[in-house]
Amino acid sequence: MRSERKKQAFFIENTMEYTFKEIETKWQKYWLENKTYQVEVDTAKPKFYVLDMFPYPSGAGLHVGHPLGYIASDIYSRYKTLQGFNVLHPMGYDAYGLPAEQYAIQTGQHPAVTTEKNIKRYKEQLDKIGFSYDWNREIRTCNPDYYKWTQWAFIQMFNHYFDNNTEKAEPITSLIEEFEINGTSNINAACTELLSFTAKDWKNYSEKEQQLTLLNYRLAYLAETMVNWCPELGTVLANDEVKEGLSVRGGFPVEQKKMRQWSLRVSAYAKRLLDGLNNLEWTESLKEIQKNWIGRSVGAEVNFEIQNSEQKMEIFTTRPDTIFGVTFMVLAPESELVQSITTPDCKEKIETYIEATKKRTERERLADVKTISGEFTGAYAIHPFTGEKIPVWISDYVLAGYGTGAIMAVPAHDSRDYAFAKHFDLPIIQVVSGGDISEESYDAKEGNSMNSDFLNGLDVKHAIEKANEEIEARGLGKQKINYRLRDAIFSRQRYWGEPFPVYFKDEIPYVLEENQLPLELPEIDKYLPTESGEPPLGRATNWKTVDGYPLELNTMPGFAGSSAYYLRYMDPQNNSALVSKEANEYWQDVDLYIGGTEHATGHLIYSRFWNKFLYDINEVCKDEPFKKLINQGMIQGRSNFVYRIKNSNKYVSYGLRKDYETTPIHVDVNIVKNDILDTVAFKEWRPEFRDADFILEDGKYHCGWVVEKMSKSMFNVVNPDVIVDEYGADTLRLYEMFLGPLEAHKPWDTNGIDGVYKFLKKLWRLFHNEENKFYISNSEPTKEELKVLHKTIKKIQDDIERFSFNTAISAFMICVNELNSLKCNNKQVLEELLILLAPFAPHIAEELWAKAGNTASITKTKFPEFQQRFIQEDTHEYPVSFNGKMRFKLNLSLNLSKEEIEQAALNCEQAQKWLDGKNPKKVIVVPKKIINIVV
RNA sequence: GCGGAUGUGGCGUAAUUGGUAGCCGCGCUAGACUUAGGAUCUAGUGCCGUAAGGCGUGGGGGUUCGAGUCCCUUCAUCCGCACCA
Repeated sequence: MRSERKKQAFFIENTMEYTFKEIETKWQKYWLENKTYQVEVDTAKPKFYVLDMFPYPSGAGLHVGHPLGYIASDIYSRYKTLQGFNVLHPMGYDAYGLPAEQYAIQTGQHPAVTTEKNIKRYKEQLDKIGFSYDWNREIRTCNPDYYKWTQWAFIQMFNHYFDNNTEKAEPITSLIEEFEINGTSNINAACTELLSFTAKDWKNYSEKEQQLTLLNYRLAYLAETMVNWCPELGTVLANDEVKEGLSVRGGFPVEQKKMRQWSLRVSAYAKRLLDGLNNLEWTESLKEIQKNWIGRSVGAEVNFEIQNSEQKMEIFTTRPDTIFGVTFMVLAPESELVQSITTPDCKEKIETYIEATKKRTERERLADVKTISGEFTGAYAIHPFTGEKIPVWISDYVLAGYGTGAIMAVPAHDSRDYAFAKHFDLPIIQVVSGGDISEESYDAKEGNSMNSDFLNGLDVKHAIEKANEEIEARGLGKQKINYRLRDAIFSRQRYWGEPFPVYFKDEIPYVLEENQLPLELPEIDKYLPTESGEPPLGRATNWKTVDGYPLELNTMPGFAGSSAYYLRYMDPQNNSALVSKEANEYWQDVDLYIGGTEHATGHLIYSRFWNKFLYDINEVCKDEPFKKLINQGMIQGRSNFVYRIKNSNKYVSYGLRKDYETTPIHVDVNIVKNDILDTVAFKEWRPEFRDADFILEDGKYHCGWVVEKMSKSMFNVVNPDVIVDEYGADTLRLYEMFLGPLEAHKPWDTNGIDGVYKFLKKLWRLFHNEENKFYISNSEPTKEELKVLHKTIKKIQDDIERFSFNTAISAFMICVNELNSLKCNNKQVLEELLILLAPFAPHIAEELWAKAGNTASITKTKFPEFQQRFIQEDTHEYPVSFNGKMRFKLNLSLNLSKEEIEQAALNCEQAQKWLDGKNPKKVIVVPKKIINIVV
């Protein structure tokens, strides 16, 4: 795109000194041939595990935003290696997923083929950047050797249940034993539905009944549940895959549907998932997102009797102190109780209401929160304390899936109940002092109980305690902690995913034996559902066990393969275990995990759950997988615009556009440099611009710009290998880090890249004389040189340890500038500087290191040791302030006492002007910091 | 609505414990070298002002000898959650 002449000039100039292309190819080849980054278990060394969230290999390839986190983790890995740690730093691919399958549907191309092609492209792009990955450990989730262990884990979950007493997973066989002896009487297990049967009942159950009962307890279970059904994608989705009623992938509408689907009993681990967060070094915001998602609330479960009925209505409330303010009850429309308590005269209206609710999609329900709807069942509950009759309503503002699917409505102190009461003209009784009930509900947990019998006068906190005591004392209910976290829907009606190791006998699911794994994904003719509406696997011929039982037709969701991949890296070729005991006990857990915040409620919950389960069954030694986690910020796009004058093919430069009526048009950022348009390239860009005319400003066309999402349609996508071609990998690495703090979102703006490129050239020149001959001296370093070096060592070490890479780059620039002015070409100083720089810019560091006469790779050396004595000062340049405003500087010895400093400051010549003959009111002296004179 | 984060030159940013606001880089200005420059080097560059000096970290208030940093309040932007009882 650039004109030939310019390209050539660039090339010639580069071959003359810092030839990054040659250098980078050379060292990448060296690292590969010498297996520089291969690691093995080595008990003589401390371990350190640095992990990147592995990518989904999309067809678009990597853009410049992807490597940001990878570069940061690579710097940290290389640093830790230089510190003497045995660093595990692997990479792989999250290879199953929808895009490849959607593409397969359109083109007939097998998703495995597309995926393979995309992975190849990713690998090439990654390799050009010079990462220190141990590629021997590469994994792909779609590889049978890998997904064997995903299937294996599923089988383990199927064969375990969660015991609420031991708070861990236990074998389903011990549950069976218990059923045989005592039935359910001593059982306290996480389950879909609370069951009650005797040992005798159990023994009388048929095989089918027993198996159905066990599904109620298994951690991986098949059940009729409300699922998020996405018709457009033809599959169900987990809660984290739905946002505002739309699928996260594709943005298609999602509706609620009752279906028989596989789920993982993640909710059983809610407490442990929440408590576990406390010991993790994650950002507060990320922990907060997970806390909200898990959603713990403390309250009470209370039973209300129903008039003329044997049935009881169980509600959950966090405000038992307001129980005397109950004026009506509300059931979720889906609640089973609705059918049995509705009186005959209300039946019709209730049915109509339920039907209407069913028809609405999740999105519709969310969209009009304002519309209040509900219907009276005709039934009355009895207030447990007052004995009064309370009408029972149904409404879709009560959710079936949370708590007990029923509430006691206290309109005076809950805004939703208030709105409902106002709408249907139901009574409102204030039971907590404060607020104005005639205007709105008073939801705050402040004030004293009133109109509340034995609670009167107590503040909210004590009233809750007292109410709970009474509820328990009278056998009305018990205190309860509820969680918002739901079980994860685990089936997908799609092709490109892990097959379930499950077959059906008499419609009951059974799992395969471990030695039958992996159950490989079969070939099919089309990647579409069957004519009868079964998932794509329904097209597979002979999709059954050796005994002829049909195999499960669903496949596993995207998060299945990514839930334990960090364990597999520890021992990726193991054929007899997910990870050997030896490898797991050595590598333990991930010390540093870097990735995007978009996985906060998906992958990062599922893998914690998965890991905790494996911990329970003694497969891994750590309860939490990711000790420290950093979310790298998103790299946004920075779009450029040209301004077309209306009804013409003429384009006016940014500064002059106000004089014309113009339309801004996105222009490919790859033909713009420092916001100056390459007009020749622009004309060649697209046919309609071939005859474009320009109105220039001082001979140049200046473009406008704006920050927006990086996407093809905005022509602002920048590809890392374009940057590598033009500036080299080391420049790309440094520049991505120089852009700003790792965790901040920032636009990719190529404008500043010349700065870091110049820095590398300056560094190069430190090692070379005027004729570009390598030239360094063996003499003793000077005091100044050592001071610059050690100042830098300290700064770089501190910065790396707090992941402040942008300031580290700036420190390198300062160091090189200073050594440059000192005309330093001292071997000892320059070599230590190279080691500091090696984690950031490994290629140039290796090259200069080798040129300086070292035969081993710079990655095998030791990080320099900071020595305080080299930066020791005996004077300090004090800023002297008057009334807090800095006026001048004064160089004073550090040996002076406070009084001596004060005198020196007051008596110096410059001070007289500011004192203006007056006596200072006060003088503040902070040794080695500042002098402030108050006048 | 609830929760979290951010706000500093023309631009990206820095200031780790309350102690010189603007480091480093881009851009810009002037100069040197050069057939040439998108190379390199030198000097300058927060704003207003010829200067002395004044003003400056989204706005307002406070604590302090001293505030980008602490407290109160307010505005803007972004993100997360959202009938969760």
